[in-house]
Amino acid sequence: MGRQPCCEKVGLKKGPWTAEEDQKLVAFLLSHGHCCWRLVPKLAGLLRCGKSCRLRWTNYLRPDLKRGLLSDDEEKLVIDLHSQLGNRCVCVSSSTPPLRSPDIFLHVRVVNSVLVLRHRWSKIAARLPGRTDNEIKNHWNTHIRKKLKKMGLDPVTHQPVAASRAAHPEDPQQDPHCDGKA
DNA sequence: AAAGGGTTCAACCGCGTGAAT
DNA sequence: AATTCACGCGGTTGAACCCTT
Repeated sequence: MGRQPCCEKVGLKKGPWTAEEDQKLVAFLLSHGHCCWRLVPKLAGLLRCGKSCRLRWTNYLRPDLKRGLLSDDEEKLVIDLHSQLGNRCVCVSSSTPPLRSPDIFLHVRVVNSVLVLRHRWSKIAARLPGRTDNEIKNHWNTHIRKKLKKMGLDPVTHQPVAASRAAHPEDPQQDPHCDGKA
């Protein structure tokens, strides 16, 4: 018995939101709040799934959101928190002791005797008022990652590339469970 | 001006988690 | 204890935009 879809997909609209849809969603949420995302599209008169509504609201329509590029201070904070909160895929032998406090890594899986530690973009976003996890994740992937590489730092370990390679001779890019993207 | 490649970011998908039953 | 379900998260995708040739 598989997991059921989060919503009836038949007849639902996908893709970019229109101004009219935005308006409907904002009007509904500002006056009613959201008790259950599954019901929001139905009650707001939208042909979207609840998940899509939640994403649109949290990433784009929330009135407390800041728009535009991250400031230098925000960027520094993101880099700092990124180094503290771990990486999407720091591969550590399960026989080695945890490198950091275990409560930091909420998403830990063991795959082939290797601990796979997932990033917590939401935790980082929580420290940056008005910013969303999606926004920070995108900014990291498009700007900060390049910046760190240019500075000779490994965006995964935050160590100088040479030192990082010496410390982790097994190239994580070889590991199918690791972030193998260039 | 146009083609092609690169970049950005909004939106989607699949899965983990925890509450409810 | 097992199952079901909604929510939230992180990774990925793809269309639009930008830049270079």
